[in-house]
Amino acid sequence: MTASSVTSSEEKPEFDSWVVAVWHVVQDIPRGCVLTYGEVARLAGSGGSPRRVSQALRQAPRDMKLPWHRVINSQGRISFPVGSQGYRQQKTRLEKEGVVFLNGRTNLQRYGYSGALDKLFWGDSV
DNA sequence: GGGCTGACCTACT
DNA sequence: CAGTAGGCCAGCC
Repeated sequence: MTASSVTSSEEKPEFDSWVVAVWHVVQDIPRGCVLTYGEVARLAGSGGSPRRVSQALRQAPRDMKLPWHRVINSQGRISFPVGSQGYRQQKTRLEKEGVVFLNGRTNLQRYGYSGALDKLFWGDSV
């Protein structure tokens, strides 16, 4: 092991814990809902950036079956190149969960967390 | 040490 | 709505 990993054995609890927090947040996303990278980064805690969320999702093992497809960018669009494997899979999985795509775009106001709350208050008419 | 890249974000033009 | 600019953090050369 390197000296840097022991420099402060009990000072900073933030090693990869932030990445783990990201996984937890993503795992807690209800079915049929989506979350943006920025929101995930915020829910995971400070010290993280949306950019790290993407890397965390990429490094996440498949054993945990992380619902990475419920994470999209702030534009409500899939962050994969259109037509790519990831794009198709994410779109298919989301549609399977009830998320509707309009012109390759989702309604964050509806499928986001706040949107979910609105759904509980207003029903499907929104 | 510097420089570039990446499943990004916000704000402004 | 599209394009640009600045910021963000980790990994690789």
